[in-house]
Amino acid sequence: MDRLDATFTALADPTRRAIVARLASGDATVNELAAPFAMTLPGISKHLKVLERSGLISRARRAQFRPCHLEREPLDAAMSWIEESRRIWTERFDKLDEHLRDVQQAPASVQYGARRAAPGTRGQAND
Amino acid sequence: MDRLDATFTALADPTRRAIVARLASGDATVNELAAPFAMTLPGISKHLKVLERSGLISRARRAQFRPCHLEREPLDAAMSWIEESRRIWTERFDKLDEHLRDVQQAPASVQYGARRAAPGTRGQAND
DNA sequence: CAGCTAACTAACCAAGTGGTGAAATAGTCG
DNA sequence: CGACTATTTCACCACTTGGTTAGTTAGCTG
Repeated sequence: MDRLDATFTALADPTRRAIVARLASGDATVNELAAPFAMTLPGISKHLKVLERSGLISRARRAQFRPCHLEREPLDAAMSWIEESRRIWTERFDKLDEHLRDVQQAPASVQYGARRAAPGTRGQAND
Repeated sequence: MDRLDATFTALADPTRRAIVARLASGDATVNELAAPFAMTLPGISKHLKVLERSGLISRARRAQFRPCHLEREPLDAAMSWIEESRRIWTERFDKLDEHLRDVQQAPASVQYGARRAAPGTRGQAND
């Protein structure tokens, strides 16, 4: 399983997102994390295992407690992936704007839905 | 199912992330999307349904084609959620730095592990 | 109309998920 | 040691997921 797979999988559950949000403001033990939820401890334990496997959290050992700690890196990686897609998406629309400006300058040669119009038809030297 | 649940679930699969990345640079038909994958068309169709249910993509009808289009809003929402957690995480460490500066100025009164040290001790006017 | 293509639905399967209660493990305290 | 607390593992359950093949629907085109 890929790292991003694991991260997004971990974030796909509301209980786990709540745990991540809680850990963002400070480390906590399993019991502390379980308190807000109407769920048994083994249930929480499973969620924590998913979070740990994804790298989103790490767990230390302090006496019989196992405090959980949020790791920043996987969160960053997930955000970077989304940002990259958004960047491409946005760039495309910038180019579309540019193209529309061109079309407005020479409107005769193109029309909506012309399927055979290859993208490079601009250089047909009709000037 | 919550909207963020659906978005992160959709992004948790590598095939679906590849589809999203592909659609970021332009709309495409189901066959075009399926081409890069060693998977049957119904398989792709299922993935597209997951993406559509999450709102990440929408589908139009043009003749017998059903071109897919990437929607920006769910991507934004997912990123905002991550950003918010990161913000809280970061703020906490800024406060920790601040606290450590305070401790260096008046090292006698606090020691590691003192759990009762409230975060607002800055206003003690010891300069 | 028949035939072709794009895409979907239906039925099925193996594997995974999210939850439970009961029992086990690890560490502290009297 | 024995009791208590924090946490995990185990065995089980219903349900979902990701994939398949086979068949179906929708729309173009000769």
